[in-house]
Parts: sequence; C-alpha cells; structure tokens
Amino acid sequence: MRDTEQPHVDPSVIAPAHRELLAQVLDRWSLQVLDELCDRTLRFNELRRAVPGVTQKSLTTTLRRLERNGMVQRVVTSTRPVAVEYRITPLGSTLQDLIDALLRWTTGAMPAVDDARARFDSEE
Amino acid sequence: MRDTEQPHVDPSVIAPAHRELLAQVLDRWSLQVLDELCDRTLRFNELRRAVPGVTQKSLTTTLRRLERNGMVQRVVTSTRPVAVEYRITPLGSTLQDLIDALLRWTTGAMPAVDDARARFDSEE
DNA sequence: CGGTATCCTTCTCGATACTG
DNA sequence: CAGTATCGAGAAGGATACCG
Repeated sequence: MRDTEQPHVDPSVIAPAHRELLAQVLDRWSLQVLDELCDRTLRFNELRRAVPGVTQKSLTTTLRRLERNGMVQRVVTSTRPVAVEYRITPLGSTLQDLIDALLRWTTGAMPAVDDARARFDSEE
Repeated sequence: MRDTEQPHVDPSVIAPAHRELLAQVLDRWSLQVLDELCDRTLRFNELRRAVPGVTQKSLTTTLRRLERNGMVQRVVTSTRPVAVEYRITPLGSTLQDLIDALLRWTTGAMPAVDDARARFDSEE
C-alpha cells in the first residue's frame, strides 16, 4: 500500500504479482499435474490415479487454479453421467517448458547440492 | 533414500528430492535474496534493508537454507565487532539464471494470465 | 551487528462425509 | 464420476525479547 502507482518499478524488488503467479503455478501438485497433462488429456479420476498421494480436495484446488490462470482447460462433455477432461493450453505449454528446465537444473545441480549439504551438516 | 540408484526413474513422478530442492530454493524470500546477491556481496542487515518486508527470523532461515544447499556462501570476518557477508556461489549463479528465466516468463505470460483470470472470474 | 528463543496467529492440507 | 463442505492437526511465519 506504500508503493501503489509508482511511475517506475524498483528493479530490486520482484513484483508481488509475479511471485504470486509463480507460487500458484509451481507448487507441489501443479508440477505433477502439468507433467501428466503435457502430452495427453486426462479425466479427473485418471489424473488422480496418475498423481500418487494427491487428495481429491488438493487436486480440485490445483486444477481450478491452473484453469483460472489459463494453464489448463476444463472440458465438460454432456454424456452419461458426465465426463470432465483436462488438457494443457498453449500458455500452459510455455510453462511446461520452464518446468522441464527446472527439473533439468535439479538433476544437474543435485550432486553439488548433496555435497554442499554434507559439508554443512558435518561442520558444527 | 528409497530411490537412490534406481536403474530407470518413473517419468510420471517427479522425484521428491527434486521437488524439495525447488521448494527450498524458489520460495518467496529466496527469490528476492538471490536477486539481491546476484551481482554484489551484502551483509546481513544490508540484505535485510534491501529486501522489504522480510523479518530477521525469515531472513536467517532463508540464508541458512541457501547456504546449506550451496547457493550462497557465508563469510565471517574477524573484525570489530564482527561482520558477516553473504555472496552467491557459482552453483547459486546457475540457479540465478533459472530465476531470471522464470521472471522473464512471468513478464511475458502475465497479460495472457490476466485475460484468463478475467474470463474465469466473469463466468460463474 | 548478527543473530536465538519464544510465543502466537495464520494458513495449508489431509481426512472424512455427503451430493448431483 | 466429479466434485463440495466441514473439521482439525501441523507447519509457516510474524512480533517480541534477549544475547555474544
């Protein structure tokens, strides 16, 4: 409330809206869900089975947020009873590329991270 | 510790250790701290002033975790009284590149995200 | 200056039960 | 099948006070 409407943004501060978006889109279940949806369309319970450990509530929350942010599309078919399909959007695909980069980074960095952790934990 | 040395990783499940690392290193304050340290060395209270809103406790926690993961180095000079400097490591720099990519993505995606949100919020 | 320790509030998230 | 509603435990995180 102290910096609303500033003419030029302080480059040293990451925009709260950007942080919020990253948080909404890179959280625990979103990563897994997007990973599942990257190359196929899945229904709610298929997705639930594909993502081990996710509860119905968390999956619903995650999908609603991803849908609201334009990362996935929710398609309801008026069959019997009803089928709900989730698919990734073009915007979601650009995010998927980034997630891939993140996971590649963790893979490459993990040995060095493990070393750093071992050193940190052994000292003091 | 249960999936070390597995011959083939299940591609549908993101390794918990990788998710944990991303969570530890991409959280709210870590993003800001790494952003501050990317091109200069700062002392604790300088860093505290540079990152608006962070408490002493949160900053300490964040720095310890980044240090443990090998992203920043803590340098204690035995002057009077004592000075503690934090600087980014080479490993931390590789992460910084990724964070830059994330922030560039948010900048590019934000208009589409705002549209998607407006559409989602107007319907039902 | 650069932290720890403690309290306390908030928020997340899982478990469970119920619905169109 | 695809959710919503409600509850409670636990973790995250701020405020405050104190220490070497």
